[in-house]
Amino acid sequence: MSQRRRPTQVDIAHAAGVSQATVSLVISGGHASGQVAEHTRAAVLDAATKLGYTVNTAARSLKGGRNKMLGLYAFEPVFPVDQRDFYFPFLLGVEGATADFGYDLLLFSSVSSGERRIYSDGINRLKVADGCVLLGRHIDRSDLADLVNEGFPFVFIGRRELPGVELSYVAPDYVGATRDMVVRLTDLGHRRLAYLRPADQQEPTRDREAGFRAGVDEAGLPEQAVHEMPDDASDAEARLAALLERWLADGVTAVLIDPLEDDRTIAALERVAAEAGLRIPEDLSVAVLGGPMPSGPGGRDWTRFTLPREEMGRAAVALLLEILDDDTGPRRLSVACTAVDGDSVGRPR
Amino acid sequence: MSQRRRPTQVDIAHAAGVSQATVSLVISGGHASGQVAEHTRAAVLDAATKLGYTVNTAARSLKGGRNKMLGLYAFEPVFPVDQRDFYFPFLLGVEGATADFGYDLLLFSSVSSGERRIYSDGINRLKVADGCVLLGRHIDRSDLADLVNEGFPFVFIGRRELPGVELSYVAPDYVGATRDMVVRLTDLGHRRLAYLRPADQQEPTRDREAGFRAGVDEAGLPEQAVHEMPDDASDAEARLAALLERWLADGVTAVLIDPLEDDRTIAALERVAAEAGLRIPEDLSVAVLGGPMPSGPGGRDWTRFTLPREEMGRAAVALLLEILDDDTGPRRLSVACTAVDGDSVGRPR
DNA sequence: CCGGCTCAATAATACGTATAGAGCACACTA
DNA sequence: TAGTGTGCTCTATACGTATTATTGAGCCGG
Repeated sequence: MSQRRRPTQVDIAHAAGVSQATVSLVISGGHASGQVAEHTRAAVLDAATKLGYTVNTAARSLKGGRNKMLGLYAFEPVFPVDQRDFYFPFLLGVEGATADFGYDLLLFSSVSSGERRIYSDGINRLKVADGCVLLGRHIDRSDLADLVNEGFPFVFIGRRELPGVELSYVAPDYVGATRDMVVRLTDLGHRRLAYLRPADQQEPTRDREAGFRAGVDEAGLPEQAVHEMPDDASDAEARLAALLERWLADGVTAVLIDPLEDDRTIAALERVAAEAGLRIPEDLSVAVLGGPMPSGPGGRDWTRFTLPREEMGRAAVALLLEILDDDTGPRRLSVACTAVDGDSVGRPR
Repeated sequence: MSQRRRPTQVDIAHAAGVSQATVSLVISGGHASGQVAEHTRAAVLDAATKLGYTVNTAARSLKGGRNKMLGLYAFEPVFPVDQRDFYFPFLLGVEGATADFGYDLLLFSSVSSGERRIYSDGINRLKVADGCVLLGRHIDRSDLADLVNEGFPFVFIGRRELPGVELSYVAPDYVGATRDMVVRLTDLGHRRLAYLRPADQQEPTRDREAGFRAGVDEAGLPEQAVHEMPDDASDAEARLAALLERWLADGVTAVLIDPLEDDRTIAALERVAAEAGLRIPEDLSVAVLGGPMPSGPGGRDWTRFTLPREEMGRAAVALLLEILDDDTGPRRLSVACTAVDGDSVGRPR
């Protein structure tokens, strides 16, 4: 088929009997195109459609212009099944808002091979987009720092801090939500709590723990037990079984769990508790601090809080577009989590 | 924030005391870099790492033509909830394969406002990608024809025909799958069947109907009833109730349904049948010809066939990349559907 | 008749990279 | 010594767009 090269602005200029500069003004000169006479403008557009012109994004972004494209980059794979339930609503929100604003969405997955790093092969693919929404718990700080240094506009979904840098994000109020959960448990009469967190040091993990400590403090309780669960979950069940035994010995009546992005830890806990003959919530109250928790029919309805994930995705896009228009300092947005009653929390025995 | 621009090859050249061309040879001259002396090469690489050089992809692809981007365009919105279950696996497959091949995926959603047309603003946005996967039942034929005329590489998911044009697609074998379903019903003893199809004239609709007629023919039955259900489903239930009554009067014992991309028609039929006191499959066998049919716990497990949707997405990408490498004639792929037993089909009363 | 003004369109240039071809130094051959 | 390679680096240019400065035309008032 006609494999002739794509028509360029020069071709259009030639066809319409004007200069390339004029074509550029008509095609992409948002408000500057008011300088172009109406009949010229029409002639250019006519030639453009006739030749099937499309802007060359590479050239445009080389020059520094806008592509009407936003990017979405995830440090964790968004699509694999086990985490899909968690990340999908973000994608949904980002996609929806992007479309609403007349942009297209570029999913950066080419980098997904091996470790996910923006600069992994030395190049920064992200820049083909006008700006980018970032996502994921296990981020690479140096990549992020480089991104900031380049002045590339991006918004993180989730609170992220970098020493000496202010970056933009839309983040759930994990501190408040976790504190509220603690208060709820203590209101029910629980006095000995346990807290189970992943081993990482990311902000979401730290924020929840901070909320836990704040809640404990507020309730006037002494310091409570905090345990770490390594990311490598090969022996998760054995560890949980050991923890469970210890909790029972220590008189723990309620446990709060930071579930990461999937529900493996929760599922493992449920199995281990069942094996130990423990009923939830009669013998042990369990509160889940976020997570996907689809709570399909048949599954347990965990007492938890949820993130307004789709809205967060939309908000991130809105923030990003604000930054594109006016890059003065970072934009930040904190969103409240929603408490879900569930049936895994009760009064202590 | 240090708004300094990124180092370029010129900067490195300056630092290493060589020319920009030499830097380019070292950095990206795959086999041509053998021409560069070892000590020069080392000096360049040293300067590159020292300055934190990263390739500017925009410039590179401006020079080379390819963007390493594939597009995904859907004539129906992919993300809205009611059809999400149907389209999502395609997206999954397309995204996965795209990533595997080292490409990024551009979701064309900016056009989603109003009617979905590729050329809505006169210019063809799709071309920003190297090629495009198309999706959706209600396509715009003229847009498609224009796309072909431009020589733009694309692959349709689903069989599409254009008069005088050969286009590439990966399509499910609706004819065969539907015929098999008819055979199965007649093998069970059904002699009077009804067929319910959408009102459109798209290939998937026609193919299934063709399969139905083929199966009926093969079973040696006379012509069977075929009914249309308008897309506007405002009075769907009333229509279905009327149809149901008629089927009973005519002695119909089994009905085959082309469900479009959502399960509204099926859900409506189930309600109407229940209201009429009809049990499925005891009083009426129902076979579903495709559709999302998540069959979650609690829902009925419909007798149906399913499309290998994720694989189809992957295959479409593979075909597209073949075309990009070697654009000689259209590529076509037919994939078999998988029969799902389910419990909505039984022997006739 | 000229200076000052506005409106339209253009010429020129820069963005960062890849590559073809030129140039140069040196060694080897006839 | 002239001729022919060979090995390495450089010069020059093209890719397609956005933008700045400039030109030119037309008009008005003095």
